[in-house]
Order: sequence, then C-alpha cells, then structure tokens
Amino acid sequence: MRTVTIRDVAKRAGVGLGTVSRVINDSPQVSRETRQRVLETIKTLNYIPNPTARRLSLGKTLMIAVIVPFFTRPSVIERLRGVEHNLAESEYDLTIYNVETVKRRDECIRSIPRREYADGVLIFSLSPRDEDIPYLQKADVPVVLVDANHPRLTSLNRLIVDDVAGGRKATEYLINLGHRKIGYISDLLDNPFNFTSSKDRFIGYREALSKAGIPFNPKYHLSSEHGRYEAHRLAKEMLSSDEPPSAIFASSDTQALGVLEAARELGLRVPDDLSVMGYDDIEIAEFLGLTTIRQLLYESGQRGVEILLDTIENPQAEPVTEILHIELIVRNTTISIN
Amino acid sequence: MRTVTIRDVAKRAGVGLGTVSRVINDSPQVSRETRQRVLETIKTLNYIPNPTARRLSLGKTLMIAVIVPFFTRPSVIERLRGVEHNLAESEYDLTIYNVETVKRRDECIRSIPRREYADGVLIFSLSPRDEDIPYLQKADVPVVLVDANHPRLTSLNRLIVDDVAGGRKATEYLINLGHRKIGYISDLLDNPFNFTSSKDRFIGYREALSKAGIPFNPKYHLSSEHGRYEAHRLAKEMLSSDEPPSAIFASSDTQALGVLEAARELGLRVPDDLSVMGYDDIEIAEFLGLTTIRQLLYESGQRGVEILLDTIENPQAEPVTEILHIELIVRNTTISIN
DNA sequence: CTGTTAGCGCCTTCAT
DNA sequence: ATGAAGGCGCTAACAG
Repeated sequence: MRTVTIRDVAKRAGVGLGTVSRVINDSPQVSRETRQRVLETIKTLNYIPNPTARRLSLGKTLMIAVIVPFFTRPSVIERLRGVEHNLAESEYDLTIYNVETVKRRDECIRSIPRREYADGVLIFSLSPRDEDIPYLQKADVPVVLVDANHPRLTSLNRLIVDDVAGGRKATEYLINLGHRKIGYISDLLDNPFNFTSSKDRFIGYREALSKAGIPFNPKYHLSSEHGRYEAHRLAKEMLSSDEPPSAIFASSDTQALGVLEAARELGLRVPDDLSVMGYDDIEIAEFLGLTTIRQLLYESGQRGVEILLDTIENPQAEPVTEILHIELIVRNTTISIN
Repeated sequence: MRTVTIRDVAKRAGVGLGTVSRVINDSPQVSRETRQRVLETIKTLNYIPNPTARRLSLGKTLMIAVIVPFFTRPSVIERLRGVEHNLAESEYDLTIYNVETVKRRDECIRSIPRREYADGVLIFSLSPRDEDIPYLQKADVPVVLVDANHPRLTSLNRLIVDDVAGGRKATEYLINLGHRKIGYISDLLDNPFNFTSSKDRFIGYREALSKAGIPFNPKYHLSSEHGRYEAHRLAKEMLSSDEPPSAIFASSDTQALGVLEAARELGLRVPDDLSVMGYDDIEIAEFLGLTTIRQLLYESGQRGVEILLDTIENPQAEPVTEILHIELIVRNTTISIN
C-alpha cells in the first residue's frame, strides 16, 4: 500500500501532473471539467498532497514556531491560546519549542529563527541577552518578541509589557490603602533565562515606595525559584518575622496562591490581617477574588500572530513596537488599613 | 544572503556533497581529517541542514502530532506536559493540532494519522466514532489513543481510563459518607466530539446508586457545555430546588469550582451544608482542598509517547492496551452526614 | 488550457 | 574513503 502521489492521480485522471498541481492550488486556469475529473480521482484515490514536498518546493515551511519557557504555566497557556486562535484559520501549523533549561533556551533562540525552521517566530518572555543579538539580527524570518525586549533590537517586532509600571501600580495601590510594610515575593531577579519581569516589577515596587517616602526594607523582599510551593515557603518566612508586613505583593498569581496558603497556615485572615496581591489575572484569580494586575495575556498572543503574519506578507514593513496595556483589578484580598 | 546549502559546504571544503552528508549523519566511513575539515567549514559557514529537505529525502517527517481537544484545559495541559517531557530529548518535534470544533475534529482524526503528516500520532480524549474507524484502520503510522477508545479498534495502542469505575468510586464514597441525595453535574453526555468521560462517569454514578438501593432521581442530574460558569449555573439551579442534594459530584474539577461558587453564592457552607467532589485532581484542587478522583494525567502523556516511540521503532509489535490507574483523593470538601 | 521539465536540499546507492 | 547521480513529491516556468 504505497503512498498515493500526485503522479498516480495524474495518470489515473489522464492528465499531466502539472494540471493536478494546479487543481490542488486552485489555479484558475483549469477547465471546469478537467478540474472536476481530477477532483474525483483525488477523492477516489484518497490522495492528500505531501506537505513536506510542498514545503521544499515552495521554499516555505508553512510553520510558525513559538519559543516559550515553561509552556504549562497558566500565564503562558493563556498567551498560547491567543496564538492558536489566530493561527487556526491560517495555512500555518504551530510548533511549540518549550524551554525548560538554559541550554535549550540558547539553542532555540539561536537556531530556530531561520527560514529552514519556520516562516515566522514568536518568542515569549525570553528577553535576548547581548550574546543572542547577532543571531537574532541575522534571522532571515520575521520575529516577534512578546513580553520580551532588548534595547538594541529595534529591527524586531516587539510587544512590550511595562512591568516597571505594573509593579509601581500594584505598590501604589497598596500604599494608598495605607500599607507601609509591604512585602514583595518573587522569583529570582537575576536568572539564566533572562526573565526580566520580576526584576522590573521590583523596580516599580521600589519606585513607588521611594515616591511615597517609604524606605525600602530588604527583609521585605524574598525570592526563589518560581512556583506556588516556593512562594509559600518564602511567605511563611516573611510573615513569621518580628515585624511582618501588612501586605504582600507577589510577582505572579501563582505565587500569590502560595502566599495565601502561608497566611492560611499561620492563621492570618486575608484581607483583614494581610492584604495579598498578585500579577497576571489568570483564570483562577477571579474565582479566588484575588486582587491583581491584569495583563492582556490572550490578546498578546493574538496580536503577536497578527503582527507576524503581516510581516510575513510584507517583510519590508517597519518593525512594530507596542506597549501592552495593564490594568489594576481590585477584588477582595486587599483592604485599607487606614 | 542566500541560504547556505550542503553544496556550498562541499565546494568550500573541497569535497563531494555526499561526504558532507555523511559527516552530518555521523557515518563512520569518513576519514578523521576529512570529517574535521568538513566540520570546520560547516561552522564557519554557519550551515544548518534543511529539515524539510531531510524529511523529504528520508521519507520521515520527524514530527509527532498530537490531536487534542481544547488544549488549554488544565487536564489537557497536564497531559501535554507529560508528552513534552518525554519528547524533548528525542529527535522529534511536536505539533499540536488543537480541536475546538467538530469539523476540525473530523478533519484531524481523518487526515493527520498519515505518514505525510507525522511519524506518530497521539489522540487525546477523542474517542473515534464508527465513521472514523476506516480512516484509523488504514492509518499508516503508529497511533496511540489516550483516554479514548473504541471496542473495534484493537489494532491501535490504547491507554484507557476507566471512567465508569471512577464515577462509581466517587459516588460510593459519597454514599458511604451517608449521602443519599447526590447530584451529578456534567457536560453534555452525548456530544458531537464524542467525549465519553462524562457519560461513563454517569454510568458509574448510576451503578453505585443502584447497588446501594438508591433510586436515581433525574432532577439530580444536570448537564450543559463544559466550563466553570456553566457548572455554576447548573449547581445554582439544582441547589435552589425544593429538595436540594446534600452532595454534588462534578464531572471535572473545573466544574467543581463552579459548584463551589454556587454554594458560596447561596450561602451554603462546604462541606457542612454541601459536600462537593470533583474529578481529575488538577493542580488547583490541592490548593482548594477539593476531594476528587485523581487520574494520572501527566503520566498518561508520558506513557503515550513511550508507547508511540516504541511502536515507531518496532512497528510489528502487538498493540498495547493499558488501563490507567485512578485514585480517590479525600480532602475537605466532603463530609459524613451520619 | 495543459503537458513537460527543471529544480527545491538532502540522502543513499553505485562505482571508483 | 569519496565523488557522482538518481530520487523523495511537489511547484512553477515554459512551451505549445
């Protein structure tokens, strides 16, 4: 049972294989009846064009690659949902390059953005480092950085999240509620993946404090690997100290969950004894009534694809730089202590 | 800046392009020094073999396709995590075919399991229907059904979840706690995607009731589309009736969240006024202390890949049929009313 | 409108 | 050990 090729169809339909190709590709220059005949034998032979051969011949991969770190994190999934939505109707397939190690991060960033691998590449949340620049600059396919940035990469499309502003907004909100002892629990500020969001949010946090004349207390910043359990541990530590904070700002909703768990464990009522705020507004945040900073995750995926497809169609276009909108979502894990 | 091909390398290195190919593919029959020279020019030319061309020439796609419905649902993600984990080290790339419409479901099931598209296919949670059988039977690549089944498809590898047993287990547990009025909230039992889990769990639920001599009350079964909001609505309806249930079994944890919300809204305390149990044991279940039935989601993805890769290597092997383990996880949304 | 032909980039067999 | 040539299945340009 050999695979049916275009040649079989041509022979069976009594036409040249160019004609079959034309039919497949909806070329207008085929007579109605020939097309009909070809279509029929395609059906009876159960023929499907070989995508690999098409790709080679077209010189296109018909694939969009997305390089994402830890693709099972809720915030990442939300972005991917947006990507998928806008890609489903297109002619492109989606390949996901999941990055969970630094080695793989480097490999992906350096080797995937090439014509041989994809017709367009989305890079999520992995800000290029100086060493990556040359690879990205000579990328011969459209690239969109989403939630990632590098000042020198103005040649790439970028959807930037202003995490400094987000951190500031969150902290200012807590300050306005009367909080003075505000903890910040985050993942590692400096990390080999070059995730910058926690660091930027920290900068915003510091700025807000400073603007309000509140000195920064190093005891109020604890960090470790990302995760609910880790955040749980850190929060417990921070809340068990001599002078525990009255509010904790976690650098993601997932980590905020850990903070909530720690509070529960220590018998602290939220928000009465402790205000908690997260970041991202993932789906579960609403269920939990978690106050948080919403970033448009789903939309960032959608918009990223949009820009990518535009750039594929029109490679000469000026690279796009957009700042993604963020928004404070007040729910009921935060309370005024005035 | 044309793409560098194997020919450029050959010319530059002063060898035939066959030799370059041999070097790329670690053929032993290349002299040390020639290999060295080729390797060097590969590096200086920054050459990467074109995967599309390799695929065509090898007659392999080097891709594993996974067909999944609603890939952003937590339970699905968990399975995909397992897949990704076991695939990362292999030579295969992962393409995800996300199914959110019936049309797409049929297209994917019928056209993806072919040599032209992938070297192996995983199908998650989409049980084939009779009409799909011929397509699947003549699939010329290894296929693994995970959480999906069809009695007549013994030629395919299958990882089966015994949802009848799961539904029975959940219901028996509630009965043992003294509950007699037990609601079941689920998605549509008959649906065009042919998801069978809710229906099977319902069967188990009915079996358990019947075994305990409890007549089935149709008012205690409500169903609609899948989702937290939908389940919320159904639960509210059921709990607002004349004779509300003392326990509700939801056909997924996500839906159990909706039930919890409804209870909260109606001022019912969980578990004192209402016992709630879910299904799946997704990550958030632990955080919420939700009693549930755990299925090995992550492991099912891993095992699926394992079987797939084995079958690719050894296509003659007998198809595997395994029943995935389930387990009752008791937490604190359920209570005895004896 | 349609058949024929020359690649697309790589792998593999066949001589050498 | 290595070079040359044929072929993987398809598209597109060229004749007719």
